[in-house]
Amino acid sequence: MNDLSALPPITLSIAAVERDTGLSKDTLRVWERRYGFPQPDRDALGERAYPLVQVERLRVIRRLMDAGHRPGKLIALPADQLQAMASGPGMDASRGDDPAPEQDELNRFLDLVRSHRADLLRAGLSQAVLRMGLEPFVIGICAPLNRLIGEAWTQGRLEIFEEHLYTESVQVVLRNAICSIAVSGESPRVLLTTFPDEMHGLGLLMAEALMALGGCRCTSLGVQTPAWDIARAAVAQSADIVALSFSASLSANQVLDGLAQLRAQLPPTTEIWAGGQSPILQRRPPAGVRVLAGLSDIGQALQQWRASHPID
Amino acid sequence: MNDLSALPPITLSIAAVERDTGLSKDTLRVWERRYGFPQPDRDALGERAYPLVQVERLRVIRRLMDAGHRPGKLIALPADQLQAMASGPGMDASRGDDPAPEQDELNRFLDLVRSHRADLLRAGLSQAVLRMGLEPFVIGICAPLNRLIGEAWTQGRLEIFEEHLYTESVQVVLRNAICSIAVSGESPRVLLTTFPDEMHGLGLLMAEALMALGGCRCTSLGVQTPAWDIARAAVAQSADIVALSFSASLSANQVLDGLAQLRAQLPPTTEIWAGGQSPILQRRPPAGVRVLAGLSDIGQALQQWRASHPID
DNA sequence: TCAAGTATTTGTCCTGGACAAAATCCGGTG
DNA sequence: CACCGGATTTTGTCCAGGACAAATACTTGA
Repeated sequence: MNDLSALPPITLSIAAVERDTGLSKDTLRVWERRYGFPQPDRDALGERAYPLVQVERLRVIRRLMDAGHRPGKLIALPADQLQAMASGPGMDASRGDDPAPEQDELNRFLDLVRSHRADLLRAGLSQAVLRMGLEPFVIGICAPLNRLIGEAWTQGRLEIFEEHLYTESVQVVLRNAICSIAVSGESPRVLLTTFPDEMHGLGLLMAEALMALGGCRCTSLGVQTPAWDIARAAVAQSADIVALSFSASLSANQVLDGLAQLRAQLPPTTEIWAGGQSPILQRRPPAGVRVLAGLSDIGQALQQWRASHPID
Repeated sequence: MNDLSALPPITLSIAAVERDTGLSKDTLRVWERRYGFPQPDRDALGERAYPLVQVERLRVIRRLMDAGHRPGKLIALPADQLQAMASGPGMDASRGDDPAPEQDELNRFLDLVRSHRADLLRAGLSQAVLRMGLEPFVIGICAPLNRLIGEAWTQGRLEIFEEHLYTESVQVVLRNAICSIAVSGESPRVLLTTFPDEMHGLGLLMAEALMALGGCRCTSLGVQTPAWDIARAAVAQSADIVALSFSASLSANQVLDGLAQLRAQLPPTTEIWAGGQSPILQRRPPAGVRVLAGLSDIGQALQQWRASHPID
């Protein structure tokens, strides 16, 4: 293949670029054919050899695509303008939800992430949980912080590993908190998970925390469960509610098809609750699914469920 | 779209098969051309549609290949003989680790998974940790149980959601245990993570548990960190050791290229430790990387590291 | 028994064509 | 003006079948 080990590689193979950028080999080749970029050198064997500078640019393009831009436009742009966009403001449509009196605190946490103080971050978060209580923490700190981190990442102000560090820390804190909730309630039984290709599990964890607090009997399957298997699991556990979390990364069809399939396979008495950042949920809410606009709706939804399901 | 959307799909697309078997699209196509298997149907569009039976068989073949067999031979074999090999002895290179006096206990846990008693499973695991201590638990229960579950899954004796249920439960127990280890040690600093496309995080968590026990200062990035970002993180944290976990799902090239790239980007004083089920690690250990054959090697490796790095 | 050379097996890459799903644009209607 | 259905562009994935080097198995001679 190529001896990357001997020298710092000046070029990468197409497989390596696929790995590094997340763009498939097919996509890389078709971009080259259509747009003339990237335009890799060829090694002695005639295989593509991507210079680092092109890979770097591909990474930037990929980032902007994740934020909603289209590749055709981006590739036509000159390098400096790309950079400007990548670090520019207002990339996502996050509306000013709360005037955030905790803005200071959020920024403190963000700074901890940026300076890689995972230990301090974790300690700070745990402390916040104890100080405010879990529910206000999840709604007032965790969720806004997620958004802040996401924004910083799409703007290139945060490295991937810093985002990983953050995710890991929050996860530990939340899991810990969930564990320490006494298993009081017995109903409703809630099954939590996400669809395949969904990479983000924090939303799920936040939902689990709130539902556990609300006295639910929660079972989480973690991320990436195929719809068919979710249905099997729900039946096996005789779940009252199947709760699904969606980030913006899933395509509209994946969301809608999956929900339709799930709805068809579940007994009608089992409710489906869907929440998360995916815009399609608001725009075209699927039939037979309860869409929760935000984490703060969970409490109310639970109340309603309980009202219509008197304890047998 | 299609009227079948309500039913579990009886066939899978080539991309789905790639995901499920770990065999690349190219490989699947070239096998079909050369050996006549798999021989997928074609959908209305002329695209390959793999029946579940064939995918199942591909999984078995993949598994036997990981154990050292060659695809050409395996594909020629009749179905029953394949099955016999797969469940036959000597499949996994189970070194004489333990003659398994805990076999009973393992089977009890497996039964809990099969009967979906997540609560009992979790309780049982926690109890085992307390009874045996974390290290014996990880090495004697957790790792063998993982293998058992994996085997059951590849042989179709376990549903996907049951595997998810198991993973989630173990994760909770391990994370909990890790949290409660007092942060005593300061060196070495260890950065833990996995390469992209690596779905399995349990190996990582087990390693983290043992290293934390061994007095390391652990930082985990979770799963799926690109090599380039691992290097950045290691430098930022001034890590002494980068520990990577590999399941069998990654292709040989992903493993080797990634490790080579990482090695090239890390300062020479930073060690790379690689462990996990990926067979390529044993067969062709990459230069500049310390390969750990099993979890039980971690302790010894740490001792050696400490011996050659007297406290400054 | 082992070493070195030859043959076979196997995975990945290549080109260039095709097409549907998604996104965007556009004209008409309430 | 807002909104909706259809036409149009954009974009990713799939396909076929050829090529070749790296890995592995086999053969031969000492």
